[in-house]
Amino acid sequence: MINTASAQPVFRALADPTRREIISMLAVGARPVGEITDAFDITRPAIAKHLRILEQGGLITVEVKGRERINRLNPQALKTASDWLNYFEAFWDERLANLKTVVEDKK
Amino acid sequence: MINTASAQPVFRALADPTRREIISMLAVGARPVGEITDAFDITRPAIAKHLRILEQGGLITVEVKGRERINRLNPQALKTASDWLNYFEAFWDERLANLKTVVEDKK
DNA sequence: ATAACATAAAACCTTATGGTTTCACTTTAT
DNA sequence: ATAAAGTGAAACCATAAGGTTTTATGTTAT
Repeated sequence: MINTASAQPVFRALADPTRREIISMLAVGARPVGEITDAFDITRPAIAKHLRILEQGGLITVEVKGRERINRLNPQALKTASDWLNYFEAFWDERLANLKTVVEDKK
Repeated sequence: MINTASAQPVFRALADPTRREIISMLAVGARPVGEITDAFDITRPAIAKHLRILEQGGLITVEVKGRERINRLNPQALKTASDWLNYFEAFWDERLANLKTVVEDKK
């Protein structure tokens, strides 16, 4: 299975609702800090902090373009979290299958 | 897409490494609080708090059995998080496909 | 050259989080 | 009946997290 420790920066980044909304926004297209800030009711420094955490989790990449910082979603990083989760979904399916087998056997 | 707000208790529960380890442990089989505690270096009340948060996120269900509380994984709840993530994986695949198309067109 | 822009960085504040210790309460075993 | 086991709950503590305001810095436009 996926290592719990290595998944930490990703799950940490995903834990905050504002950060998840930023991810949604960046899915539509890359954006500079100010433009992202406009969509929220919090200050730019607060957004900048969220972006840093997203970057640490590998969820976004930043391209410095003159005085702007273009933030771009890196959806591949979401796979780390997805893989971790999917392991258990598989597990669940297996259990369902086993349960079904037991039920079938009782017939 | 999956609502960001409704996903909050799940993502919050997943954010802590101890809680993710508890999930891994419960995937093997349901366990009472004390047995879970034995596997960690923290106190029982700390584990109990983690279990409460997992319960709030719908990730476990608790069956009170005499003086014991049996904690059982509810892997279906992981689907909430998984669905949220998969939306973006699909998005990424689409972009990859588009990019590929552009590249193909240039030939 | 200078003003406006986009942003980072630092200092600070409040609340949430993860942990502990202590105490109380049921349930089971003797 | 009494002791032990399994747990919850409360009080408390230190640190992390999310936010703000203020100050500084490099970049673009006039």
